[in-house]
Amino acid sequence: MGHHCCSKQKVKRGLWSPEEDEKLIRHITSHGHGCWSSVPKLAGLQRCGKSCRLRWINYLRPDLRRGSFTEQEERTIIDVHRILGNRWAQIAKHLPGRTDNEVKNFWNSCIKKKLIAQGLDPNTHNLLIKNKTNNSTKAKTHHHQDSTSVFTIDASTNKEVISMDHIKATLASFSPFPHSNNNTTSTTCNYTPIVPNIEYQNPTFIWSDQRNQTVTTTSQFQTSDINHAITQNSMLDFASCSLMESSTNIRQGETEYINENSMWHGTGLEPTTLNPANGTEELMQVQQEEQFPIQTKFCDQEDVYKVNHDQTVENTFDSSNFDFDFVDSTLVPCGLYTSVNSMDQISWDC
DNA sequence: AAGCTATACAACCGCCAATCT
DNA sequence: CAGATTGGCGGTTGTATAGCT
Repeated sequence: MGHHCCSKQKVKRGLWSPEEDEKLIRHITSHGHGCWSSVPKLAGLQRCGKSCRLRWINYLRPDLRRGSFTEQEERTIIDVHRILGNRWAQIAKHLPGRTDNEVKNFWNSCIKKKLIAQGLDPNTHNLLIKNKTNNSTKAKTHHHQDSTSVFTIDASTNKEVISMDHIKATLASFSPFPHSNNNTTSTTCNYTPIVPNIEYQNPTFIWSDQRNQTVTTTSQFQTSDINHAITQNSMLDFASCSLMESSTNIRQGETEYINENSMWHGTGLEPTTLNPANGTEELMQVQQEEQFPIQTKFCDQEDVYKVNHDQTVENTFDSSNFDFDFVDSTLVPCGLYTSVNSMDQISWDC
């Protein structure tokens, strides 16, 4: 069954001949492609416009980079895939000269197998054993309106909102404290991670639990990803109610890194309080009633959040730079998804 | 050398959203 | 405003080729 543009005409299918390639190249280099549906006729090809477009984009474009993928490219694909999932077009944007089709093929034929061989789920980048227990149904969740998503759309405000319940439920599962609905505290918490002595190995980096050890990925991110990375840190730190300003290893104008350490601030949390007298951290008494911080600041460069529990709070992100899919796809693999029951929400314009 | 299998990758299919008429 | 068209995307299939028996 053909596409709309070629359903009425007799079109050739299958591999392109060198003659066809030449016709297409000659036409596009001299006239541009314009409307793709008119290209076959103008170029003298018995192909549909869609086929011409695909051939040009995936094979004939002069700025394409042919040949095998380098190790650096492979690392980049894995790193970005971990964040974005199967969004091949987005991933390909991080690899100049590579097409989404090429990246997709490389992933399916090569990287996927490597990850599986290393005991990692290629969808979630988690250990396969762990994933089995969690069931893989959420592995491919990258659409923020998915039923498993932490995000919902507030019909009255048309705002995309994240349920505080999601975060609380997640924290409750991690936190050593019993959950409380008492919201009256003004204590500012700073959770310090205490995690078991386990290393999660991944082809491109090692997530280490050892405190004070900086482990970064080595893939290069484009400027647009700075916001992503900041968001990632913000959301994860938010989830753990921490003030981990230092968790972001991102510098504009240089090679940017995502500090995967911040991921760990959502697990195995040991709460500390900030002593206002001397500014030092003090370990909270475990038997003390657990409180969610009524005021928690998140300092990511110029983005500062003030979160009041049980209130809707708007952040200061430029919405045009905020990638909800990204956040969702980041939170979901981190286990930040629970049933949808949003009483407490953080929301922002979308 | 022939047949079979695995692999890589080019191309197609179907869907969706944006745009056009 | 509705239907048609188009461009873009991800999933899947088809095919050439290399490697093995």
